[in-house]
Amino acid sequence: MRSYDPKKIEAKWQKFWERKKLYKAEEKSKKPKYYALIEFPYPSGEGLHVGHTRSYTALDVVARKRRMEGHNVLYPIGWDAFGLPTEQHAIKTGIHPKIVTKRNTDNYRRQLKSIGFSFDWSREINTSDPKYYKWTQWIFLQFLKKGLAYKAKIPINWCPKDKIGLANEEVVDGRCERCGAKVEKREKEQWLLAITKYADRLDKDLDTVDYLERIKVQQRNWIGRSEGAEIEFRISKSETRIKVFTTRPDTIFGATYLVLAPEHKLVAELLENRKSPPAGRAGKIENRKEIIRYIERTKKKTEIERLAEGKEKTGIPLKGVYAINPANKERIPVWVADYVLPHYGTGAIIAVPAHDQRDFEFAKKYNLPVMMVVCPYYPAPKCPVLDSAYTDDGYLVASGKFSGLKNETAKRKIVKTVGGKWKTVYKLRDWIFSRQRYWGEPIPVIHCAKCGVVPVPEKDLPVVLPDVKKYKPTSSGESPLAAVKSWVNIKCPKCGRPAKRETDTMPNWAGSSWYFFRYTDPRNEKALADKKKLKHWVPVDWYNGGMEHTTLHLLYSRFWNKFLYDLKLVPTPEPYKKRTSHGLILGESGEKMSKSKGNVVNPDTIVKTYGADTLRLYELFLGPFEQAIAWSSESIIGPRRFLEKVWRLQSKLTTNNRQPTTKNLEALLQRTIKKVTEDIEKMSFNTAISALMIFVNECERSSYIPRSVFTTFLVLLAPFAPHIADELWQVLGRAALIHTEPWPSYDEKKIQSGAVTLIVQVDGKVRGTIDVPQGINQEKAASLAKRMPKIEKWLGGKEPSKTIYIPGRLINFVL
RNA sequence: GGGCGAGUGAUGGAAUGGCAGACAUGCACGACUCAAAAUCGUGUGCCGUAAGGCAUGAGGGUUCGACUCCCUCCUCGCCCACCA
Repeated sequence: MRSYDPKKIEAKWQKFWERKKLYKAEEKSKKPKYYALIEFPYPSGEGLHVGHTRSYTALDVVARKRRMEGHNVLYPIGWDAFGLPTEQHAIKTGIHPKIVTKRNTDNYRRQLKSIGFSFDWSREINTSDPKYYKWTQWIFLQFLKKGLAYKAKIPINWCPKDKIGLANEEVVDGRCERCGAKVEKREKEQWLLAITKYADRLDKDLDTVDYLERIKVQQRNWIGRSEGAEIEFRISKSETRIKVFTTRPDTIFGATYLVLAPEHKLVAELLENRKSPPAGRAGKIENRKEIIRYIERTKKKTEIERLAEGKEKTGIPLKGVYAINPANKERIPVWVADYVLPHYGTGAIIAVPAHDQRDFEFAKKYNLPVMMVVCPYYPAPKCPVLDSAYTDDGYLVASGKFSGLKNETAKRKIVKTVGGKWKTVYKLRDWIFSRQRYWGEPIPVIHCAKCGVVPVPEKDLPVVLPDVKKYKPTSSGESPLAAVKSWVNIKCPKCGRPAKRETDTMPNWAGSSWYFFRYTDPRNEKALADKKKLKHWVPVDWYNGGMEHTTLHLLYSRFWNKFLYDLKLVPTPEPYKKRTSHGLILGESGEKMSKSKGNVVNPDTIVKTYGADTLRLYELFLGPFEQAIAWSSESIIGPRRFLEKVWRLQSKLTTNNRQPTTKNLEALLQRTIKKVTEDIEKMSFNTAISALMIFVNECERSSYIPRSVFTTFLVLLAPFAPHIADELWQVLGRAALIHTEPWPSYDEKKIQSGAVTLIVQVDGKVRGTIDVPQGINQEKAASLAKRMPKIEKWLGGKEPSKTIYIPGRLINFVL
């Protein structure tokens, strides 16, 4: 017997699989399809990371098992190749991102192949390939056509260091997600995608998919659906009206002031009326200067500063301006405060300090009245002095004709009386789709002085990224493309007059929003993918990826899917049937792996020292798949030792099945089949591997192993450690590859074969075990157990008052 | 502040309400070896000579029986965060 040499056998089988095109998804097949998907990597300069490979191994196990179960499996791979790090590298070195991307993808491809993933390499895609991004641009044009892509001058998050506009999602604690610089606000014309138009469906359709519950919850929170009422308040002595949004219209009688966001349109309008207000407009503001100063200060504040202030609320009254409460016709002051957000609801609220904690704090600070209108009892004996807002349900008090009603009941009645409108609002905001960057898909529109925004005709797609000399955005924040005059200047496709190309590019989330469609038909030049092929493969059956993509990529791609579905271009309203998430792999000390900390583990090193099969097993054996877990260079030896043991078992094989130990091994094999089969589906890979280890330990104890038992075991091992499985398969003289074998089934009867061990308890405490024949009844089991010397002692001659018997499990005598 | 989740040996972790600590690492001792590595064997929660008792963050409850279910509290992690 040769010794186990992973280096040799792994290279050998990888080559063989590739030559045989073993993992190619079939175009035409009678087998049921199965689409397994992992998030395609961003090919960075550092190369693959053991975090990537954990997820890929998990779905590789699933994909391999599905093939053995008789499915036609699509398990594709590609490159999410546009993005900042490559561009930053280009800025530093002057090397074209295209060249760097080629180098990085070559490295990633080599690494992935060395681990033996069963990807269908013939479908490899690259988002920075013009043949690919032609269709990313094409989809953008469809958004434009439907009015869902629009340009707006909006305050954007501006990173002064990267010189780039950031989406809200890229701002973390008021700082740039990438470089950590303090984010400023800047007004800029930006392209947006109207994802909010789909907010309702993105929320509701979560009911139809099989995602981990925490993923659904996180998406729902992000979308932030909330139902409430829009109610109009009139400004005293004028015709001006303010719409407020509230989820607690039942508390309207307790509104003691009204607050506008500093950015609210009405504030600017009121500030314009310097002297004599035009007829019908609101009155003159007495403290104009202070208000202007307050607004200026708010604009300068970054979000991190607001947080640093400990959420201490600030505001300023609009002196001389009052609003009329439509419920009781009372006059209440109007304030401007930055705790009211301009983009949520109507950017204006009624403040009910007694029943909202934020309003309560604000009222205390500025000495505004607090009026309790919901009490836990009715009639309320006396209104208590509150030291915080009362936000629970109760009965209305001091609310005119509504007093005495339960607050939930009062909601609808009050909204009706004050002429309010029920409305659903969302926290979700439209997706800022412009980047002033080089390394992204050019947004395919042309600006013409006469015709305005003109889409690039579809026949002219793709709009190919031109070569530039400098990759850095201009100091005014324009994309470097703006400097390429020969590219920017173009004739208007409509009127033929001189016009200019859009120089903004798309965010790196664009290409990844539809890549799973392209895999079904990666070389199509006439459409994003052939409809028949889409119909065959879509939706993705199982998609695994990082939790960090839950609110970004996952939501964006669901949005694109829905949009394309509405255009009847893709077959299902949801792209992914099932979504799971893996836990991060942390450094040895439990910190996040990062280049700067120097604790990144490169899979190359592991493959070199231990072999790919060991790496695969270790990554799944580490711990529960969904949990973040620290890498341990000490424990990786375990899976390697396991494979060495498996290797050595070949010397113990026999064709003689009549030996006495065989029966135990056979029963254990049946249990192992069941355990591994079920655990893979539950993503409980660590316990599946432990079951394989238990089986091998038992084989070691046995003096020989029937061939048939061992071959079945190898089939179970194959998805986890495909190289050694195929090698041993060949050693056994089997002609075909192990990966084309059918997945074994198990026989419940064989699992339960022979005697069973009962736990014998007295008063709930374990006092012994006894082997009894299977299917024995309570009476017989009890009499057998009672005769055990130990049990006799514990019973002390007394007759149990009660006997609990769980067949096959335990018997408990209660005294 | 809100949401989600987790507290079990030296460590990673197992356990449909039914033998707590499977499996693995580490450690100790032993075998093999001139030696080391590898490998193999034995042991490894706490107290106790033993019989036995005590142990799954703390306290209580339900149950014949609780790591698991319920209540109160403590600690930690992640995500969101002035969302009306």
